Amino acid sequence: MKHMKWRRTHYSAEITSEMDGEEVIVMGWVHSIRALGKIIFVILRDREGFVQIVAPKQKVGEDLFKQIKKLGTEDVIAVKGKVIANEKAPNGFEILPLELEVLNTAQRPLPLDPSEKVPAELDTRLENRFLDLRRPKIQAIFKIRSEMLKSVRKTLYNEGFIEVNTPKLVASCTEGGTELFPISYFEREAFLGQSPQLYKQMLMATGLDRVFEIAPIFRAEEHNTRRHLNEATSIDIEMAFADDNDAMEMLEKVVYNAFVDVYENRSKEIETLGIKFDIPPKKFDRITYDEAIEIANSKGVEIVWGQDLSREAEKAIGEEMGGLYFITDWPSETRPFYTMPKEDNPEVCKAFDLMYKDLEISSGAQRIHQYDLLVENIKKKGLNPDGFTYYLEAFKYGMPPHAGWGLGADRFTMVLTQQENIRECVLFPRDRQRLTP
RNA sequence: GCCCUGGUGGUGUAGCCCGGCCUAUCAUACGGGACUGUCACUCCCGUGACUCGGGUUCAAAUCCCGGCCAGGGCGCCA
Repeated sequence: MKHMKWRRTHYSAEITSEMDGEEVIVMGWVHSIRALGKIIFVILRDREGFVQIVAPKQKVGEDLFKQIKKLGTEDVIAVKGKVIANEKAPNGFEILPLELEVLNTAQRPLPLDPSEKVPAELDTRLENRFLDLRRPKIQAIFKIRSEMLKSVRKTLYNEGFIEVNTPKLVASCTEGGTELFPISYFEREAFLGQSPQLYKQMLMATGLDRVFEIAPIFRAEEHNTRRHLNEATSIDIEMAFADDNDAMEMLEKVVYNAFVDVYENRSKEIETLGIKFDIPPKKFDRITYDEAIEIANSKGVEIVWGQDLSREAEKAIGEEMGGLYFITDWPSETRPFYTMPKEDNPEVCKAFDLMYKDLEISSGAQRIHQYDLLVENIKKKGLNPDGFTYYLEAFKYGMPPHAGWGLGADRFTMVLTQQENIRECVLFPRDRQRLTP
């Protein structure tokens, strides 16, 4: 409507009944209005919670009373008022308004109900995501996601990692594997990056030693599941002078610390979500691919050695293992060309997946650092080394042994917030059909 | 991409199997009114919908075919 006269002095959650008599300015949305004749109760919602504004006609005066009576749900308001301790009010206090400023009004009816009296379907919610995100339960997911990202950064900085940014506009399309999104790059064709893999490996040849990147990855697969998106956020690390075991230990630290930080700093959001939140052990169980197959077989799920695990197999194994666990020692043929084979048996490689029940949340490996072996492996996968020239050059002039992993930020958020659909954990998800909002 | 299920006011639903008393249920939201302690306030009045295209039939929200979209499952997924 007009420019703001005031600035917020307190979020709703910062006010207590001990502040009785104090003057405060709160700002937020009209969550609900209960008008009963000569007294009106307005629940104001802001990022941190709710606060009740009470307006008895006698005390607030004719004009202010009229102004409050005209308010509608989801109007944006600023209220200057006095904190009143009152046992009848929610949380033991309420605000008696002295002055009200309507900062903006909301059209009605709303496309969905932020007060959650009537549920809305996921599709409706995503179509109106800004309104959906006004709901405390939905905000809780993203506050936890933020806490997780903060924690991951903290752990990695503490462990001597350097945060980097690699290109998302890439030229290569010769790698095989996942489909890429083609884009036009002036007179040439280019692609959106599907992984920072090759770049973070090249950085191992620079002496930066430990790098990480938290960035989007793009995959043009027409998948249609609860755990895939076409744009995802990947937490990627690469560490030099390290092997697969070092990488797994780093992953344990990162994941464990994130659980602890979310538990300690976001207890309110955990409660809002109504989930049971358990901190995992510091060390996660480890089983080999062969052992995983045995578990699947014992539950009647057949897998041929050398194949990736089917959903059915993942579910069977997840049911047996529960929680977080590694699957190690994968057949080399199931893994990308840069994965280091085992010295004693090159049919098996130094790769690992980190699973949460039946959901893969991270995969990593020790990488090949020898030029000749790498070229040989590229050929073995049916790829052309000429397409990797820029990458292979980095292996010619002193590449240290190295290892790393990629952890899906969206999937990790699913685990932390116990969501069943990855779309719940992304603000504006991009899937096969959704390109807006 | 395949399979299953579904699409009814702003939102969420009942009705569909077994076509016709559907002038389509209920809740909530929304508009108007009454009410001084609500907290899913209560009460009264009102507005508002059958996914699209084709077919069967005297008659279609309801049966059939196709499209689009959604949810779930699978596949795909360095």
